[in-house]
Amino acid sequence: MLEPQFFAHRSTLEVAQRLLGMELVHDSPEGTTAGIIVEVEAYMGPHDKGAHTYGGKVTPRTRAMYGPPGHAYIYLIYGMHHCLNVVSAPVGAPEAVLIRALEPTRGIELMARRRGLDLPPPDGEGYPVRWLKKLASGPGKLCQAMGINMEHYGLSLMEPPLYLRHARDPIPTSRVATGPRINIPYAEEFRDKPWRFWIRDNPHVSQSKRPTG
DNA sequence: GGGACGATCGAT
DNA sequence: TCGATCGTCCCC
Repeated sequence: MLEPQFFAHRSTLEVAQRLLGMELVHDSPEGTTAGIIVEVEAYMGPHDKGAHTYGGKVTPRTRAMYGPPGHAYIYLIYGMHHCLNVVSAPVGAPEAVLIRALEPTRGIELMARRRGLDLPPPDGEGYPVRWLKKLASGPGKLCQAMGINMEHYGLSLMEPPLYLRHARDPIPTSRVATGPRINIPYAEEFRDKPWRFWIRDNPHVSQSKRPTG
């Protein structure tokens, strides 16, 4: 299980890269689901024109971003989809890391059910990647698959029911790719900051990826 | 009270 | 390329 120390003396950009390869777990009444984080984006506080906290605005929605690191900042986008962020900086510094894609590891059937997808025909070696990548290869999709919603707003991600854990060795820098963040055309000079990170060649990274950086 | 808009997704 | 769908935020 992740500890508060993880965030100490570590910048948001470092936190973002370190989250790659970690497992996000949700113990819910319906069952447990989990996945390895394979894609993230960093949102860098009051100066970042792509961030909800640009200008240092404090609103009911963004309140959690000003809270302690390791807690969940969740918002509803387009009236339909939830997105999960890990607050990444000390109290008062509204920085966070958006979780953009997971590689499903546990509770595949439950994830499929939540996503409204039919299970593929039985296969000797588990489910084909072509099908698994439909489950959580995007920030809205992963929240739906994991059963994450506003009930989890502000909760610690360092203890059940929704938590992060070290499931593998850290992803070496050589396997981390970087590039501009997705869908922030209004962010002006921050639009092309290379603050999106993903595990190179991982098939579960969301679509619309741009060339490696 | 009103209106514009969005850190998305999936069908066309 | 475009529509869904509604909470948030800002302005009146």
